[in-house]
Amino acid sequence: MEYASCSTCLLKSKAVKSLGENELHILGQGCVQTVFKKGETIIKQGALSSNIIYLQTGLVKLMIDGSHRTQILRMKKAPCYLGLPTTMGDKINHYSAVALKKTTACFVDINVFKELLKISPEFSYEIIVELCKNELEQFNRYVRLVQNQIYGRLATNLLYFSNEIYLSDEFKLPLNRTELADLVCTSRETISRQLTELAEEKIIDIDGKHLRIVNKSLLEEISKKG
DNA sequence: GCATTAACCACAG
DNA sequence: CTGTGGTTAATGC
Repeated sequence: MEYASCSTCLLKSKAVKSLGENELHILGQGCVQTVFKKGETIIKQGALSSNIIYLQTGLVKLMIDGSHRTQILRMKKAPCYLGLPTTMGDKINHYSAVALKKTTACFVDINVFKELLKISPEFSYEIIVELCKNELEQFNRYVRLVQNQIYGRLATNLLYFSNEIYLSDEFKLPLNRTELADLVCTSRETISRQLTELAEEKIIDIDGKHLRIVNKSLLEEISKKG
């Protein structure tokens, strides 16, 4: 096994950038980079959690297998940390993370991570900022999920893909219809119907997974109204 | 009542 | 895996 050389790594997080040579050396002792193919599981719900993961490149879905169905908690796009809540919060992972395309991840031993939190305030600060931003996003997503109708929720998520993940009005959906349903909290059939409806209204162009947003302002309107 | 929303089932490409 | 049609239940005028 090769130890990572963190000081020369070009894909450092903002938190890691604040570390000195000495601390980077500590990190390097407990840090391994791994590549995941599309569909591979990076974190498994129910398994023992012993690593903090930094997503360097790629795209991931976080999901929980509930008693009745699967729920996609959110998408996560690199660069970002993965599994902070599930690794620090309990011995066992509460959710799974699955790569939606080729993804590079850096696994950091939990004890090394804790050590860095202790010795570097700047590092800790950046971690807290990321955690807080995530919590706010999740709170807002939760409210939308409960208070908006499906049409609006779907619109919101399509806009999220466009604005936050692909930075383009045209992209290939990373999820199939069932997964979209798990993300939006509805049934596969409803997703199908509403996508064709959005296409009929000339708000989007859809061909399989290829999606182009034609009328963005209207889509934003639908997203806002719920 | 009547309309709307959305889930579940079935079936066909 | 996806789209569509029929049916049904809940909810709101």
